[in-house]
Order: sequence, then C-alpha cells, then structure tokens
Amino acid sequence: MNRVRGFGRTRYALLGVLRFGPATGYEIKKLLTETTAHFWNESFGQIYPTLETLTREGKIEIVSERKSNQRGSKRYRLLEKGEWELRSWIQDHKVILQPGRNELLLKLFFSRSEDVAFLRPQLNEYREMIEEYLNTFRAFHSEDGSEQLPEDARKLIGTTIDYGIAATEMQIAWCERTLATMDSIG
Amino acid sequence: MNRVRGFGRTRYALLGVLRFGPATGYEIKKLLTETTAHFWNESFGQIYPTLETLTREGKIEIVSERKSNQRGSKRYRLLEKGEWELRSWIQDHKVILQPGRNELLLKLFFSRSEDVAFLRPQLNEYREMIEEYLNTFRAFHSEDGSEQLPEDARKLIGTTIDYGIAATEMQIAWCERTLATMDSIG
DNA sequence: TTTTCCATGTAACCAGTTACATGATTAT
DNA sequence: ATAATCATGTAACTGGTTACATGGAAAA
Repeated sequence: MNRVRGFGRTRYALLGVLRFGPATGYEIKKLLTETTAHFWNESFGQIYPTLETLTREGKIEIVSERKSNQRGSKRYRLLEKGEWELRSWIQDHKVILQPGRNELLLKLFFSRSEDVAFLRPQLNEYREMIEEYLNTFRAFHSEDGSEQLPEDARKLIGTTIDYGIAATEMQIAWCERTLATMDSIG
Repeated sequence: MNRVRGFGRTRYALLGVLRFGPATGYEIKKLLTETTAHFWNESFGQIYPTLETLTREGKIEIVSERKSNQRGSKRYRLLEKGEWELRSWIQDHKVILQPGRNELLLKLFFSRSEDVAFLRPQLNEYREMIEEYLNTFRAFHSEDGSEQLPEDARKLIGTTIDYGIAATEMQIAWCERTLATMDSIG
C-alpha cells in the first residue's frame, strides 16, 4: 500500500530546524529536545522517514554523506521549495488549540480525601520535574548557539522561552496552592 | 486479530466520570467537554469501545437500557472492581509530563521579521480562543452540578479549575507581551 | 413538521512511540 | 580496550481522530 508518511506537522518542524542551517536527523532531534521540548517533540521514527519524503519532494537535499558503504551520516540542507512550504505554513492563518492532556489534573478531578495522601508526593514530583525542565532549557538558551542569528529571529525565539518560563512559574505557584488545599483536606 | 482496545488512560477517564454517578456514553462525553476540556478530552470513537471493554471486564455494568430493538441508550454504573482500578491508578505514584504541542509557538520559533505581519492576527485569534475557553468552563463550574458532591471532592475539582484559570491568564499576559515584542520588530 | 438534540456504533485512517537492529567515531 | 556518543533506519504497535451510518425523542 506504500503508506505516505510525514503529513502531520513534523515536516514543518524539520524544515524549520534546517532554516537555522544544515543538519543531520540526529542533530535535528537534539536541537528540538534542547530548545522546544516544552512545546514540541519529534521521535526518530518520525524524523528519518520524513527527511526521506522531503528529499523526494525536493524540499531539502543531502549536502554531505559519509557513506562507509551502508548506513552513513547524511547532512541535509533546506532548499528554496522547502523554505516556501515552511513560510506558507507559518503564514497560514488558521489557529487551532490542541489542549494537551494532563494526567495529574485528571486524577485530582476524580479524587476524594482518601486519595490525598497519595497525591501529595505526586504533586511534589510534578513540581520538581517542571522546575528541572525550566533549568535545563534556560541553561541552553543562555549559553546559546544563536549568536549568529539575526536580531528579529532571536526576539521571536525569545517569546517561546518567555512562554516556557511563564508556564513553569505558573505551574509551580499552582502546585503550592494545591498542596495548601490538600493540607486543608487531610 | 481482535484488537484489544482501551488500554490508554481513556478507561480511567470513563471510570472517573462514572464515580459521580451513572451515565451514558453520550453524557460522559458531554461532562468531559464541559469540565475537563482544558486538560482532557475523549472522542466517541474511544468512549464506546472502551465502555464495552470495561463491561466485559466487570468494571462497570449497564443499569438501564432503552432498547427499541436495535441501537438504544445504555446507562452505565461503576462497579466495585472498577472503583478499585480507578483508585489504584490515582494512587499510582509514577508521574509523567506529556508536554503537549503548541503549533503557534513552533511557528514563532522558526519565524523572521517578514512573517510578523502574518503572525499578529494569529496571536490575536489565539488570545480570543483561550479567553472564550475560560469563560465557557468558568460559567459551567459556577452554575455547577456539583452541589451534592462532598466538600473534599469539590475542593480537589477546584484545583483543576484554578489551574485552568491560571493557565489562561498566563497565556493572555504572554500574548500581550509577545504582541509588544512584534511591534518592536515590524 | 422539521429541526435539534440524544444516542450508539464502526471503519478507515493517521500520527506517533517504542523497541530493535546496525554500526561508525570519539573520548577515556 | 571499552564506553559513550553519533548516527540511521524499520517494524510493530498504540492511541486517537474523523467520517459516516443509523435512528429515537423532544422541542420549535
């Protein structure tokens, strides 16, 4: 049946990363986990097939291939056609909210006082996890490989960092309030 | 192959809703979209097969069936075995963060000054959507069908509402800052 | 009477993760 | 030498959405 792959938004994530410069699939994944992890992720199972599709479509091309006869590393470069597709996606006005699931909130929604003793450590862990999260990507963005980027791009990337920080702070404050609420229960 | 369905967290969402009292699949969906939409959703394509599975497993049962020979409405009730499973999930300590994707942030991350003119209306729409969102579920929770719920449960549900409000306010503030940043670009 | 809401169910599809197989290169 | 990291790729699975088919009950 030759399933056609790569028709989610994965392709845009890849084209977008390649806008910063040529990269291998491995490097794309690394950059995403280091910078966009709080709002976007891709797995290798998506990345490699999509890179192939994009190449076939003439959106990107291989710039260097270390082929020691079989599996070797391939570095991809964004082509004009790919940049076009990327920009038409960016400019496309339809906005959709994808709320995203939060298992801890679901648990809270169904819980009773008997459960509170078990929820407290979960909340603490949740809090620690997002705090650590924040520190990691904050660290990356302050060392920063984006010195050579134009000012406007840096500012726009800054808004996504701002979002991450604000979201984390909001969640930490919420954790504290929720722990206090729990104290008032059991 | 007789695919086994319903082994995500969908089952817990359904068991959880039935903890409030018997309901039909349709009513479960309705309750979820009215109360947990900002952190949890289920589609009919998941709900109905999972209700069947849970019934087969003896976690829930049909309490009333209006069967006008074929398709009729079925009202389900939580059984002890189901409540057990629900509580063991609630009490299970492993917490995982599922960041959830945000397409608008991804766009911002890859954008340049030429794109700003197109992003501004998207940000405005984003802002309006989450504002409306907040109003809807705030309204539902203030009229509220939860009067008969015990105090502790109401407090815990309150923490999820609190989360929704805090998240929305944070996002609105972020939208404003981001629009200001855009003004400083183009 | 006609529209809206209540209600169930399935098939097709799609997006995405996980686990695995494979091996080169670099650092300790 | 060996461990860590770089690197690609695929198969199996899973979780989930969408579209569709079907029709009863209530309200306008």
